[in-house]
Amino acid sequence: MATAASNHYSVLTTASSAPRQHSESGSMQQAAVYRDAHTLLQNDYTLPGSGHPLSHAHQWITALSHGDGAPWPSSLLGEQDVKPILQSDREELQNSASLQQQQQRHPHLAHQAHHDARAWRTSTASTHIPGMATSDGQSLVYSQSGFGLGGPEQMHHHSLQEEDHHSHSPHLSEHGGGVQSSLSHHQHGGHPENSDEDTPTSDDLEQFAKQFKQRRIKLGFTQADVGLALGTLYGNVFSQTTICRFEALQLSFKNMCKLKPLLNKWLEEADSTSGSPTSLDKIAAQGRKRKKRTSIEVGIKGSLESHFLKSPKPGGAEITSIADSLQLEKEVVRVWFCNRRQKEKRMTPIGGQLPGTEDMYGDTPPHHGAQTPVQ
DNA sequence: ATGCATGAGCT
DNA sequence: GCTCATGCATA
Repeated sequence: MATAASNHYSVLTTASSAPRQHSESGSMQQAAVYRDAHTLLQNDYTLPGSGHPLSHAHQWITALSHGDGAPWPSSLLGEQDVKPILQSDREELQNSASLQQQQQRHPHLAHQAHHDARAWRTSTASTHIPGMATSDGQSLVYSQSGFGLGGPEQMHHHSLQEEDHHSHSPHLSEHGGGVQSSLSHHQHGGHPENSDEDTPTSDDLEQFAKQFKQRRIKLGFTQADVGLALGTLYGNVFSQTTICRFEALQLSFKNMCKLKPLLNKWLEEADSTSGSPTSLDKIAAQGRKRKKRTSIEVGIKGSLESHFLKSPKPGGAEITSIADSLQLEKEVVRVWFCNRRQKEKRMTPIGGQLPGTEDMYGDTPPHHGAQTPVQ
């Protein structure tokens, strides 16, 4: 198959001030899709509520004239975008099943279990420390002093995913059975830190997220509102996606810890300002032109997952092979694997938490015989 | 709510 | 090229 090998989707053009409206129907004005920083406010931006019909005005120009081979297979592969309604994937199932209620912990994992992530919280039961007294569910004072009482497997949850953090501890091979709570290897440095600025517990985060969502809804704010409000409060704008993922605990531990203070502050703000409309600043999004989202068919997804189970980190050549066999762009496959790995590191377990494989595929040797736990 | 994507920073 | 944070676009 003559798949295009060109994966450069940057048609950088220096069009600064050109008051033209891009008509994505057939115009090959690539420059128009790039919005400039000073013209984004007058751009057609869909406001939630105003009902502006212009939604996908700035999409990737797939129909541009490429003489060196089609860069995107959406034209030669026959519209991968139109994806059938065959929702067999568990992700799709979950998507359609859960609306906006609490996220369930994937009650079913029929096929292929995923090895663990870092497993922040290994048990659904929130281990309450009798000294914390956070059972009122409203005024949580995060005083992390002792954790792991009852969950010895979450011992190094503070190691995060730092760029250069130390490797995992050499011990720690199992979790069920020997409860050695006297492992005094936590605490980073040795200086006592016991403030709200400190690293919270995964349980703290979970409860906070829960509470946050509750209050947010009660106050009548959407996730997007919160994201914007954070921008006006701190200068850090966040999208609905991020707020959603925070509430759903679908971020990394580090990320959650970073966002928690901000959201906590917003909670206080919204709580005190309940009644007066908060500043509604809508800074338009950036004008980055994204490639049209590739919809991978369910069958292809299954194949990708199979490959992922075999080797989560395929090399370049392997990616090429997979891409070739599945008739996908190599870049698409690469990104898929990246996202897949990231998903595995999320807090909320995807297919079922398997605490015990604390040593992820991060540096697993080439042979992974018993890597696949539950069949 | 989530899938695919971008980009910064590091290796 | 990977991880990681983050988001547009979409189901």
